[in-house]
Amino acid sequence: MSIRRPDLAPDPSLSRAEMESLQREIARSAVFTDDLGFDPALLGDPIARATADAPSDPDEAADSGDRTDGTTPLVAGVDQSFLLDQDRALSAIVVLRPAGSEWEVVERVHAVTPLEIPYIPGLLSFREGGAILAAVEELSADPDLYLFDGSGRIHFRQAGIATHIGVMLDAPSIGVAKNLLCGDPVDSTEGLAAGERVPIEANADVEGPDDIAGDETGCEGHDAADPDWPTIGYAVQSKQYDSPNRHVNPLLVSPGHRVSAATAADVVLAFAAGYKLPEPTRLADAYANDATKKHDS
DNA sequence: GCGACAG
DNA sequence: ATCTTGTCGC
Repeated sequence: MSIRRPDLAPDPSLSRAEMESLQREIARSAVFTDDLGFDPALLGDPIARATADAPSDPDEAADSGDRTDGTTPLVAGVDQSFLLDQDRALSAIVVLRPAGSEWEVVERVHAVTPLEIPYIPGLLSFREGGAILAAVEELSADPDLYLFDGSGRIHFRQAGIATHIGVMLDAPSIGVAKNLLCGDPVDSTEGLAAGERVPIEANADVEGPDDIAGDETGCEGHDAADPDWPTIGYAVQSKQYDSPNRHVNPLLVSPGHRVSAATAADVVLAFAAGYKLPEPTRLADAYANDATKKHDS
């Protein structure tokens, strides 16, 4: 849980333009392909996990991406809540380890920090990032993967809160949002069955990580003449009702850092436990809420 | 000026 | 995100 890039800290005292250029730098440092350091299949498949838990050959285990200590990957869920006075944010982190067909809570930490700036769409990490980093400092575990409440690559500058913190920690990270910030679903996202997904592709609202420099033409980075919009995330149906009357909206999942969009969606589905939110984020949300109540009382 | 957007 | 009761539909 060491901070590898303190130079990229979400300083709330920066000007808006400085925040945005920092996000462009973060997007250039971000890796939107799989570089997890472990096999993500270990998260979803109890059988693959059981096999990996008792590797016949140590070298084989290393090749398959097993942790050096032979344990299964640690996955952290991160979520924020706000104190009653509205002046402070509370960030909660719950660390899970796959155990059998369920998960074991390895650690829970939280931190409270003052809120410096209001919520501005696109600049969420500058409002909540300080609290998250304070909570990360409290961790004694070293998670292999982080799930954040909010967007990652689905962001105007492809540097949402999951990307910002993931790059700072140089840890694999995923953004799990309940609403779409930008980008376009390639198909309707209504009436999806549990387990289904629809790609979200970039549009003109999303700057490309390449020519993010000085484009005054308004096409903001992508070649409007030859639109080759990349898939920046997925609408993921983590839960659905059977009857036609009641329905659940899909989650909007995107890579934070060192994860592809497809794997990010796979991971979220692997942590679906009958609730809309994946277990790490759901437990972090619950923990944040009752920690907030205790602080208020 | 209007649009328009995570938590 | 947060302030809030009941209420409709699983």
